[in-house]
Amino acid sequence: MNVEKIIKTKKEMSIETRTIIHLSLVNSKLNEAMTNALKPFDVSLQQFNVLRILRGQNGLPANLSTLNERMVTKMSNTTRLVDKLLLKGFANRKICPTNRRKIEISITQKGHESLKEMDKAMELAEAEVLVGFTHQDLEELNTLLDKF
Amino acid sequence: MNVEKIIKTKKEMSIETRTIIHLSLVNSKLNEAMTNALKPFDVSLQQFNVLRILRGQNGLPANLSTLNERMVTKMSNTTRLVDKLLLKGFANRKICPTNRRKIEISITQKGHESLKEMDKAMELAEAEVLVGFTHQDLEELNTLLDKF
DNA sequence: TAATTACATTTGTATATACAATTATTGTAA
DNA sequence: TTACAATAATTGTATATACAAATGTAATTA
Repeated sequence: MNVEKIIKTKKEMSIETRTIIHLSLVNSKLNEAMTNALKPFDVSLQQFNVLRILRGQNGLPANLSTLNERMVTKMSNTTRLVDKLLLKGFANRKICPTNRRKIEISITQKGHESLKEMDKAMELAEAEVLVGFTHQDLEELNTLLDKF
Repeated sequence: MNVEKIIKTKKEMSIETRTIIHLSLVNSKLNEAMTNALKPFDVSLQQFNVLRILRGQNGLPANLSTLNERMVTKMSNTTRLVDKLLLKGFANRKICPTNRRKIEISITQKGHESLKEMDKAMELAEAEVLVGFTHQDLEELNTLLDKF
């Protein structure tokens, strides 16, 4: 991926600006790949993300603020995102018996099964976008990203 | 930035998955920083991006498909994005005299002046998010990102 | 205990984005 | 020259997202 070629500029930019643009380009490529991988399942990346969090609860339900806290990219409307998962039968929602302000969200059997399929598709997509990287490269990249 | 701490997971994931999530987290941090830096100017990141492209044309107008080609993150509706720039007086739009299908977009004087201010704000924001990086780090990061 | 504050979620609204369909213009081939 | 295809932009529609305001519940305090 050559930044200058992609955004078609001849002007040279600072290494700082180039880094930011570079990351943005990579992210947009990744997003596209992941979104495509999830298309057959009719879920967005965010919805997939929430399903993974719910599974990570190991049977325990999660309330909305917990979900929001753990999402990779925060979005200000978890209610409506969960609505979509309910409609698809991937999640359940009930009022918390001990604190009626809270809502308990859990993943359904159907959600579990579909998530397993999604995982496979995502793994394939990951492998595809990371094909140019050695294990060493990935370690280095993660180390550098930690500096953010 | 510690991925596991941010998304609050104990489960360990493959280096591949970790990399993808890591990049997504970084991007979301960068987006927030850049969007905040632009808030005083009442432009979105995409609008800023288009203004930069228009300036890069050095007086030559750009048509919509050119803009779309050069945008960092493609979005399917450049018409409406440019509408916003017109409303703010940052850009002009006229029909191309040689090919009436095309629309010529150019940056106004006001656009130029505001863009100069935005540049300053963006430079500050960049420096802030990249504070943990040496020049060497940035070079290495760019080299790794090229592998995408 | 009544009033106030804090918490958790939902709703409203404006804007952003993705994608498909439509309009207008130009180019080309029968 | 008419018909058809290609190009360029716009519009419509559904969904996504950001942010503020509203709702309902629980905890605190005067």
